[in-house]
Amino acid sequence: MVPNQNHRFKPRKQPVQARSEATVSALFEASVQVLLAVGYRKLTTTRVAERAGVSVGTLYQYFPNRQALITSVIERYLEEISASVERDCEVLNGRRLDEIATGLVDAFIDAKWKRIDVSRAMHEPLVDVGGAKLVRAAATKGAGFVANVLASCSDAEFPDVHSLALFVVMACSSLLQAAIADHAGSVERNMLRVHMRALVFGYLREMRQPKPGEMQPPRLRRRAIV
Amino acid sequence: MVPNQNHRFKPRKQPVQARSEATVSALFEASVQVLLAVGYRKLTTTRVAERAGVSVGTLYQYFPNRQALITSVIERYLEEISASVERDCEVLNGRRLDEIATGLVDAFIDAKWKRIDVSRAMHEPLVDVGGAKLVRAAATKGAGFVANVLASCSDAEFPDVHSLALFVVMACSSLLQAAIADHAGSVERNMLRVHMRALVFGYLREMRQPKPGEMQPPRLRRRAIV
DNA sequence: ACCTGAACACCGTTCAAGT
DNA sequence: ACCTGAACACCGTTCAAGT
Repeated sequence: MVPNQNHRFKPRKQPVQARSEATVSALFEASVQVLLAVGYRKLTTTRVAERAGVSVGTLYQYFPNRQALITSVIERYLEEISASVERDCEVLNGRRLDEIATGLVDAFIDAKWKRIDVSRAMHEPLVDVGGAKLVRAAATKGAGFVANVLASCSDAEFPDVHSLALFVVMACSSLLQAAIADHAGSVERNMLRVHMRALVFGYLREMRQPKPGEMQPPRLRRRAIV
Repeated sequence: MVPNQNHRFKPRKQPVQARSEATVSALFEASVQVLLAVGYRKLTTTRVAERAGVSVGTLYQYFPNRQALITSVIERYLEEISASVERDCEVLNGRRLDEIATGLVDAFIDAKWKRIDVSRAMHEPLVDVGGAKLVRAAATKGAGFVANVLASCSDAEFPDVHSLALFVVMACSSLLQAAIADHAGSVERNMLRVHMRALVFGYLREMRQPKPGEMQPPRLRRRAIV
């Protein structure tokens, strides 16, 4: 009666996976659509399943709970952002500090604004799901990339590029998140660009290793830390 | 039968208000306690009412829904933070830029860290409730204060102090929010302090109005904005 | 292997009834 | 004027039954 003993060890997954992968993809897309359509608060598992053309039970076959579904959706989104930023950063290798600071900020802003509606809609679920860890993970990965760019800077040297990079990435992403969550229309986007460029450039200039013999502009005194 | 026509216009609110104010206070405190004890996800209206020693129905007599309750709690929290920052900033009037930048950052960090558990616990509800508006409101108010400090700076002048102040406040609060939501123990607090001081100082230096005849260090070129 | 959908527990919110 | 708590609607999650 058992057709093939083997099926327990090497089940014919090909068609099986194809079906289930299609289902999972549908669930992802449905999640984003529902999120955009009715907002996070009204995003119910039933609604997502419905939109994906399956029943709730099926959803729970692939995700242990609502949070896990949302977490996956967010991970995808963060990967898109990271990839976009990294792509834009490649041209910055070996450039001057001002070019790097400007390019970095622009890369972030462009990445977030490419799908501004999604970026905005993603904020709530991101936090609800404990996204700090996910963001930190994505930021750490992205920071590796940024660190290389910093190390390649033609007119400045930095101690501990990795810490600086991580801080820059965290600052950019948290600031953008806040600005986008607010309501920042495209009116404010260019303001944000100008200010963030100065922020990152000013920070990196402040943190750079002074070249021997260089005329020193006033630097920030390291005051006692309580 | 009607004891006093007047009561419709001037009801004896004194004892009445005293009772209800006590109830409202109890609900606020209970909310924070429940939040700290079981987290936002498990903060149910029944649980809050229970902890406050009243029934759910009573809670709904004072707050139209769960969100309104949480919003009020958050408003209180934001006011505390603002007040703390403002208090710490008063001594910065007329100081040098480096002192102002350092003092500002320290004021923020200290305010958030005073009740770090509350700050951390407050992040989720803040976002869930659409706190961007509340934060923006608090930030705008705080920015007025910071703008005055900037205007009083003894060794630098700024164009449009108000914009700069708002940006600094937003940057500080969003960065701290992200760092705290993450898990930043006290280990990371001093790192954060150092980096944030450089961030704010570097930004403000970059944005200041150059004094006539001053030796200009390289400034950020204003590049074309896409 | 994958899907279905009725059923259950739980939570926000209401409202008729109390003091 | 203020409080109570059972009742209702809705949502996340499960699971026995299908193909």
